[in-house]
Amino acid sequence: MGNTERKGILEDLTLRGLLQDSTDQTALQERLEQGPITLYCGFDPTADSLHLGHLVPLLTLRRFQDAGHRPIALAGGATGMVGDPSGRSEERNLLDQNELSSNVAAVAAQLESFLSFDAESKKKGIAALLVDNREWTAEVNVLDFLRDVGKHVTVGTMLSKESVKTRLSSEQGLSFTEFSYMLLQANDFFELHKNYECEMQIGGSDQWGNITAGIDMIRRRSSAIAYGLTVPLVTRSDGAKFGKTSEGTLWLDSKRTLPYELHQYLINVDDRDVEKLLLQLTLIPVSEISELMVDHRKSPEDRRAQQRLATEVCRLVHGDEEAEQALLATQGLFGSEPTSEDSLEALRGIVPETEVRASELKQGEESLIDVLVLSGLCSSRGDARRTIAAGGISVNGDRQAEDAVSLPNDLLLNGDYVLIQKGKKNRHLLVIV
RNA sequence: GGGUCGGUGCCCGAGUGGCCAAAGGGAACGGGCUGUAAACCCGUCGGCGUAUGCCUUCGGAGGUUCAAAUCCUCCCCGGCCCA
Repeated sequence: MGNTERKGILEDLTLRGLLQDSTDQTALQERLEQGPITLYCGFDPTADSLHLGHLVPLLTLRRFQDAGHRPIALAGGATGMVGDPSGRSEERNLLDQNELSSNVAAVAAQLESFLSFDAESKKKGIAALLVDNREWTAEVNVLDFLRDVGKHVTVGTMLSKESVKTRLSSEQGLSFTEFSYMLLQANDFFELHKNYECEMQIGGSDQWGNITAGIDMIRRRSSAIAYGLTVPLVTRSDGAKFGKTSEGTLWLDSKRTLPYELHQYLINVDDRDVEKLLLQLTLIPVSEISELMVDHRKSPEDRRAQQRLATEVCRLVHGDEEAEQALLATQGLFGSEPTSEDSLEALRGIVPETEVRASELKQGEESLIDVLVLSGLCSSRGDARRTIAAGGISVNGDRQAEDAVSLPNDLLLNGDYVLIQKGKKNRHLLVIV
């Protein structure tokens, strides 16, 4: 990692469309040229896994490290207790201590997998650091907090933040708890600056207000200059929320979202979005992406860009092996339908599955409907009937008649696995036990 | 604390005694076309199910009525204004 990379990071981020807001860019550029900078990004453990949307800031942290800077990933055990109002239209539900602690552990493990802590980076002084803001927040008492932290911030400043303004003018309002969130985050930055020489904070664009609050606090309390930078929120051209499917959020945890599902989601990305996503969600060099896009536009139907995006993101999140598996699954499922026992068995662990006891499948009765509901493919028996009637259900590749209610008898006699398909893209494996 | 407006299905939002499982839009889901696209077209979209049927739902609890999301009482939550 030479000086060149350190300098070029801002330019790279700009080319990738990852620079939403930042403090004085010239000053920041100069600072980056001087030598490695320590920067941090916080992730609140609102669930036991990060999701696809978190990937952008997290990878940005990684990009900085790759460019020769030192990243700190912060798991917000303390801030998670309070709830960040930024980018939210409603008050959050508070999490209890136990839940929070297990979430912190899970999130921390994920953060860890994206950054490098090894000896080599240690030698360069840019080994990543993982912290939990409970370390310095848990013990602080209210009076000290109000005096040491609250004293340095005026309510006017707090009120002028976009996140607060939005919520104040909404019907929902804003509790004092969430209003105070900004102070906690500002204090985090201050503490990291004091103890780890952290000079910069990055985050999603909704974090801008919180970040500048921290910068102000550092200036007031330490008379030091700190920097801030935000990355854009990922959006989709069709207006849908990025990273959400009908089944819910796309998680980074393979237990919550199978690599295959993640892969599928990315394969299906709109042409209009694919270049942006390649730039923002992968570490592929910008020039290579340009070439890939030229290639892609020659024959968009081949989805070369989407293919690359899917494997690349899967690789980052789950590793080479899982990415390979997801790819194979995709090819297998969307080539010819697998119906042999072996090929069905190969789908285990790739496609969502449900165990069903053979005795539970009332042969000749409504076993198909039962199974559709059981697998979660349909939300109710009525929904199942409607979907079948609309021609939306296939069993082992055979579309079912519109009045079908039970699984074909012969399938139950010989197989251990049954592949149920809803629509073109939803597959579920029944494991008969 | 006072006044006032509001809380409707996943979201927005109409409805202000029966014709309301509740308009309209969005999202979502299935089908068609296609590139496992987009756009577009068709269908569905509380549950049971197929019955001019029953059950559950319009912030919560009671009440009036043959009949309530709609009226009354109390309570909870939020906005705005006043104190």
